[in-house]
Amino acid sequence: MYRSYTCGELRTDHIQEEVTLSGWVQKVRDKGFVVWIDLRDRYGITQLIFDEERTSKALLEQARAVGREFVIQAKGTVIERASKNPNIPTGAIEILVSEFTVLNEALVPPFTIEDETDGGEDIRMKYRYLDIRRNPVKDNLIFRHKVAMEVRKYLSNEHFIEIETPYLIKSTPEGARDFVVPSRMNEGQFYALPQSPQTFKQLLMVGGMDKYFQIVKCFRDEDLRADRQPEFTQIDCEMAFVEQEDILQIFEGLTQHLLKEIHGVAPEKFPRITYDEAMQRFGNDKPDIRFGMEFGELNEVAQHKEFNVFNSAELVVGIAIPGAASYTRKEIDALVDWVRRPQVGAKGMVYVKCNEDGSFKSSVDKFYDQNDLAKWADVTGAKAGDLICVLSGDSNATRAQLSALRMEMAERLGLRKATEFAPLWVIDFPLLELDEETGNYHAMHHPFTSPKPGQMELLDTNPGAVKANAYDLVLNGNEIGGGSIRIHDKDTQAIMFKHLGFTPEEAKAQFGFLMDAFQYGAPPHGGIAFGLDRLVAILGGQETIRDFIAFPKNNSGRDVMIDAPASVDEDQLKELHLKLDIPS
RNA sequence: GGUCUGGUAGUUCAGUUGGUUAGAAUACCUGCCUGUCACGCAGGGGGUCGCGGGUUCGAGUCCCGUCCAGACCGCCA
Repeated sequence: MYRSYTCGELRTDHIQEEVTLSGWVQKVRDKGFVVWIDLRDRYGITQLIFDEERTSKALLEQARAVGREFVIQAKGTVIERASKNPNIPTGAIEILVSEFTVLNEALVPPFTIEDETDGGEDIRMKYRYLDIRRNPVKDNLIFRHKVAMEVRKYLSNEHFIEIETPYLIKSTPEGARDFVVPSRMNEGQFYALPQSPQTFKQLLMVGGMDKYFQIVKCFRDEDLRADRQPEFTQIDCEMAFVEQEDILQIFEGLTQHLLKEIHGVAPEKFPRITYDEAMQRFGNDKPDIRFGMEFGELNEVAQHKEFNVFNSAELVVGIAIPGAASYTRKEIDALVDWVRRPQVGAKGMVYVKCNEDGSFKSSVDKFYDQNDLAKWADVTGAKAGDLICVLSGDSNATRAQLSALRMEMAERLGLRKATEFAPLWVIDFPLLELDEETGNYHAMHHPFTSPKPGQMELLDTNPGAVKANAYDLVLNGNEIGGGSIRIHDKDTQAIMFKHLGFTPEEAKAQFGFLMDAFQYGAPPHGGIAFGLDRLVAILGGQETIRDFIAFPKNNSGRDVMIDAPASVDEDQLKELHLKLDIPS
């Protein structure tokens, strides 16, 4: 028997008991007459004691010889400590060791295995198995497990069935790039890893499994971010015989369940705003509503004066930054530089200081008097002491720029509190989105999304205006879930494919199986998918999903621990009938 | 594909205007220490300054290229 207790559970009740513990050496403290070893496992730390009076000389020397992270087993008696440590749960007791075995030696680890490690990101990823021994990472993984369990519990109670779908499927041109897998048995042909189990879950609806879910890996071969990995986990859900309202109810319930179980609180009812309203009020389809700074459109009050920058702009829009009127010229200049960075891309920024005495001081005083500026303050909701920041230009770009500024200022002002949770639904998304480069429309959500009732005719006349039965669940400025009511008849689906630029032949080749299925009694259905990694990170009050994934990839899609991806040998390529053509 | 930031001891970092033998903390090793728990004290070892080229009497420092890492833009139906 390696252990009779873990390193986290012994208390004063156990005094006099003979116990066996196994774990890793956190720390050896050699005081000369006495040696202490902190023994660590997943559950905690227990102090072992060896001393000159009660321990044999050989055993004492053995204890002195162990190093950090050695795996050891110790047998001994639980005794009360002479000086207790109130900071740890096992701090009142220690183990007077009588038998002691080194189960495995360890090299000196490249960074300290402590909560506040001295190791940087890079080295921790290379030795991720050591990083996982640290409490912050370990606790995140346990936290993720808890969230996943609560998801399963809730959905299971709601009579959802978890069903696995295949990972080796077929590549499709729409959407993200696919990861492809060559097929040895089918010369020259490739599987693709799923970007999501979308078509399979719809086929499960045709199959009569009217409430399906799956916690499932998805794969997208696109560039990475702090909140984006090439392989990630979704809570994928689909229901038959439902309307949008049914889905919002069930998954608002899921989110409330999670917030209650994890944080003990949840809003009674989530706000719902349309996509158009979100863009207008926040310049963003995933607004963070934990704070204000809503957009004020200034076209009416700022145009038709002498200031040509505004007169020629499609949109003039501003936000009031609380308490920022006290910014110095230098600080405001830095802000202007910030919005002019290529990542944001504004041409410039107009500002108005709302002074405490009710007067205004702006960068455009030449063109606007106090009355004009008072109107700006009214529209943006600025109070005395606030700084109004105004951007102008093309509507879409300007909204995006001001949204970036709004988020940045909220971050700087500490308004994005990690312990506060503000979920909302964004509904009525556009069905199609114009690709600026090609001039073609593509599906904003995916090509299986149904248009709002009565809008099919609009597809021909004004495709960009067609609204979809599509919705996102947004939490603290992050899209944590998105879904739609699907098309469930062959004709509508065919019309959709046509508008997305598919010929009937292409549609049949790529999605014939789905259209066929629709001819055999497909029920009305719809669903939603949550990004589990992101959801867990946000519930845990963090924004980097890597910290909640046991073995994540780095910025360039590499696993630096196992050093993947890597080349394969010539024989493997031959077997797959592949030839590399890499320009040198 | 692009923008920005960084790369110096095992690790995290400092290194001034280009100037002697490249420092600190921590980790590691040795010794001491009668209750430690971030133990303490004394001593010690440890460097391809990412890599390649250039400027210069002289480069960790300046210039060019390149690789790696991180954040972001494009991209992510």
